Amino acid sequence: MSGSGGLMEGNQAREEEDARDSCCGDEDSSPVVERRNRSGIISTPLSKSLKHSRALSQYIATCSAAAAVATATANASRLAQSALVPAGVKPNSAAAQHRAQLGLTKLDRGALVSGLLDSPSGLHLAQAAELLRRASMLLPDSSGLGVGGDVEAVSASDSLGSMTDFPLLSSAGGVGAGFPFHPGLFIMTPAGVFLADSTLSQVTGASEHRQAHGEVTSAASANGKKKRKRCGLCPPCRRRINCEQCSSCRNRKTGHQICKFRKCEELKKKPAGGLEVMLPTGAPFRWFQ
DNA sequence: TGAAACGTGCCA
DNA sequence: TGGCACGTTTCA
Repeated sequence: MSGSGGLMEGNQAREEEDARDSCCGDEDSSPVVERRNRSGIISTPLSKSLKHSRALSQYIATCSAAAAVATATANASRLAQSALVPAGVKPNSAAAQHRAQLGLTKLDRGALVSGLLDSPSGLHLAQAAELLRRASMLLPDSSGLGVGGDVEAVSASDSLGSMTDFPLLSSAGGVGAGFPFHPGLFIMTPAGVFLADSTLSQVTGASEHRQAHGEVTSAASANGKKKRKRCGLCPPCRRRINCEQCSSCRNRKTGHQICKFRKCEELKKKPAGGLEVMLPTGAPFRWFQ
């Protein structure tokens, strides 16, 4: 017990160091420092979606209690910007400049798409709806973006508002009333809520689409037999450094296990039996039994 | 019940 | 094809 306690303390200290690295680092001047374990193995993000470093604001979110929500919201706003430029179409100069100013890169977009789609816990349906609604609000007039401000202004409570905050989910505000995507374009899987194929084509670029499609189909064909993916949002998933002390790290070659402190919270849970979606209230909603 | 070992799917 | 990591089984 005492040993494990020391281990925990050590890892907490490492965790804090990790958090400092993520939260308070200099975004512009200091690139992501690759750490290597004793074997020389770089402790890189494990899933493909995590191999691309994310925007600093997303890591800053780890410092707050609303980390996951804030990240999803930020991602959504970027998704909205991405939606302004259809895949395969060269953006006009104004839009390109604006995106350049925002530091939006293809890499970043890939990360955001992964962040949205690689989440077994899922982007809640209501959240997804709200995020897309925001995207649609930006579509008619790209000159008045102000997205950056929107990202900063959105609070956790805002993105997790009540159902009345999502007019598209109600009969009054539904499809066509500022929301360009039909509800049927959402794919409900045990791994979460995704955008359908055609929708992804609109919202994301081709490469991101292929990646997302692969993950979607992977999740959709899960049937409870396929391996689940890391959510990428929980603290363990956000952790980028192996502790090198737990049994999983020590027995990496034979144990075939990820570091215990990086084990996804969602994967620790038993997979749900049916298609389940989290409601804004936090209660699970099962589509099929 | 948790840890360890092993099988195996997924991806580069 | 090899490495990584999730799922299952076994064991203390």
